[in-house]
Amino acid sequence: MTSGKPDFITSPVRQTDVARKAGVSTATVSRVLNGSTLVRSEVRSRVEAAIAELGYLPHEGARSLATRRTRTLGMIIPTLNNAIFAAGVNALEAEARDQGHGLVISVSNYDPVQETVLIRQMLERKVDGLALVGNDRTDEARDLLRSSGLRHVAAWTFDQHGATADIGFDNHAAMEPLVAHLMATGRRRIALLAGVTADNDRARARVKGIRHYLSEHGLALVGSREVRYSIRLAQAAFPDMLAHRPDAIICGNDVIAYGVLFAAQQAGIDVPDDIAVTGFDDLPMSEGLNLTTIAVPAAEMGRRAANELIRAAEEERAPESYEMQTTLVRRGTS
Amino acid sequence: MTSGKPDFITSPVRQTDVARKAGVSTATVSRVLNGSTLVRSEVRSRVEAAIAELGYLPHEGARSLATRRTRTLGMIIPTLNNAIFAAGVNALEAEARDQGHGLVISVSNYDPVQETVLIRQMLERKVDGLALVGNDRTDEARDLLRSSGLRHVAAWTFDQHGATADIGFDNHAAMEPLVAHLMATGRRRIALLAGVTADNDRARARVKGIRHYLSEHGLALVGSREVRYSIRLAQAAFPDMLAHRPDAIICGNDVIAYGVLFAAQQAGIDVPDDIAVTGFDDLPMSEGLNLTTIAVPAAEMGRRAANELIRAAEEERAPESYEMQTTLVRRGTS
DNA sequence: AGCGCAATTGTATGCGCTTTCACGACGGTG
DNA sequence: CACCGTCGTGAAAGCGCATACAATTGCGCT
Repeated sequence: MTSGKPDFITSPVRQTDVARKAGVSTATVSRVLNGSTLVRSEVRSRVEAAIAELGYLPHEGARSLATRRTRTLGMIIPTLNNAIFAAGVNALEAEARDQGHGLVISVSNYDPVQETVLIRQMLERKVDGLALVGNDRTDEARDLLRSSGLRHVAAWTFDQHGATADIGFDNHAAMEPLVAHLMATGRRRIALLAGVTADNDRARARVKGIRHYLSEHGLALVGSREVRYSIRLAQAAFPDMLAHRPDAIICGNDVIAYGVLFAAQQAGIDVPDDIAVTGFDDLPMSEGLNLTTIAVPAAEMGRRAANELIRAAEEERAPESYEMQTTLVRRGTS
Repeated sequence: MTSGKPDFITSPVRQTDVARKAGVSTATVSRVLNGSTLVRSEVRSRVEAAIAELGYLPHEGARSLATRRTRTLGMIIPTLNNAIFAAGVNALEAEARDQGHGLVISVSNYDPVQETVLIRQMLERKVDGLALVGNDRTDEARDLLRSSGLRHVAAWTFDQHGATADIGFDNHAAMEPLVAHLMATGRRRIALLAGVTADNDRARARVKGIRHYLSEHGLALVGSREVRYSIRLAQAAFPDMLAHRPDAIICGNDVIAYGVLFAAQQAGIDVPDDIAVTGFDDLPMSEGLNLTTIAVPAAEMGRRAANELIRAAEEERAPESYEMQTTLVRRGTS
């Protein structure tokens, strides 16, 4: 490092250099690189030695131009600032990596128009498969996906009759055990503090599910509101909820529930004696806060999405749907 | 969709097709695509019409093979299951996207050997810049980075005299205000529940900082232990901490502090009357839990890392260091 | 000795794009 | 009116790799 020159030579060592050094053709180098069996082991080791000596690194871009496969998966998620999505991405990345694939990720901020732009970029990057969240999409996005033939799956959702390959769970049905549980514990004045439902089919399905199962018990929500995903905003919405005099507040997800919990504590309202509170996601914190919630198989979704996408690409078929289950986790807040 | 055939035709429309349709050469199409000014506006719109009609999407891989730029940044982080890293990635992705760059991300699970493998993959993918966390690395990784000349920055750390471009904060110095605060509030029996320090220069620097500033007050830790990043494990470690009869427990990060808080609550120990508890990161939850902690500029780090990397690539120079500040956030647990 | 075949290796082409260079048209100038 | 510079465009050469196909070799057999 005492040399004055910055050694910014972008690895000028190509397959040709390796070939020359090993006294073979580039075809043979390529064969060694790709584990072809038709290379004499003596030649193979000669090539491997040359590779090591030169510190040769194959150029993935050139490789994928030639093979028409990028060994890369794409994922577009609403946000990473939600632990449940982060967990999904974490698992998807791990699985993709295990299978020798990279992951390019983009965040849509819950905006379908933005998502459409990102889908286009994924198309240009020629990812081998794309994982999306939910099924609320612009027509343009749908067209893009259909006409390009890009293999893709929709996570966090499951629709028996949907057109896409869904890898997730039924958000509507997931609410049934929760409602049943609240009924069984004598709650009758149920209020809902939902997540934003615009452009969010999962949130909408949950709301619909809650109303549906409640009506089966001859009940309706005593109050309902939406808030953006944020502890603070949920906290601020608490007085509104209280105005309906509920004996239970169902929250669209755990983070919203945390906000409600903190607000209730500050307001001197006892949970669960005065009001029951429930969440959705079962984040790690929820155990500590003793929050009744619904556990979501985020890691499993991520793993399976990656796996299915890679498998489908290898077998040159369309990815298939896979349904997962959520489970009610009863804790102290209900 | 009534057609029996799956229309898996991977966009067979190339620049050549657009060129033919518009009655120009591929060179001109390329110029239009890249916003060259030397194209007559009449021709330009003809080309644009052809692009739209054919639904042409440029092949990013081929483009980067020709330009030797991938318009892609890489990031290798220890985990995504830590909200503070997720926030950093989120911001980095947003900034990269704003600048027209993609992001390929990999998770090392705090393993330097794994990280080395990932660095090699990033090298093969020829990312324009790479964001890493911290500076604990294998010699091989260091060699790889040096000899390849890949532009990279180390986030979450800052060392005046370090060899890498650091974009972060001084983990050692960050502890000074915290220790001072505990001193000012009369705490003398300080215990430490640190994160794992192996392969983690940030965690080590924090521990060292705590010991250093404590010794300036003529004190030493009454007890010290490490735990992996997990609420539950931190909870389980609480009795060990208690055995030292501390009047304050400094935790390596907020998540560990949450575990301590929950454990204290279960043990009937009052915070802060019996014991003060502090964290590190200032996650969104910490406000609700009223946790005294140290705020880390995760989003700013992400943004600046992306920005610096892209800027450096454009200007063909080495990325530069940038120091950020942490701030003590005094709340109810101390 | 001559033939056929399998095992290896090399040659050459192309993946889809950018970019250098050459070329033609055109307007202004001396 | 010849000349020159500028602008707009096309032809063609790669970027670094994989791979179809050709070529070579060695071997067993007849």
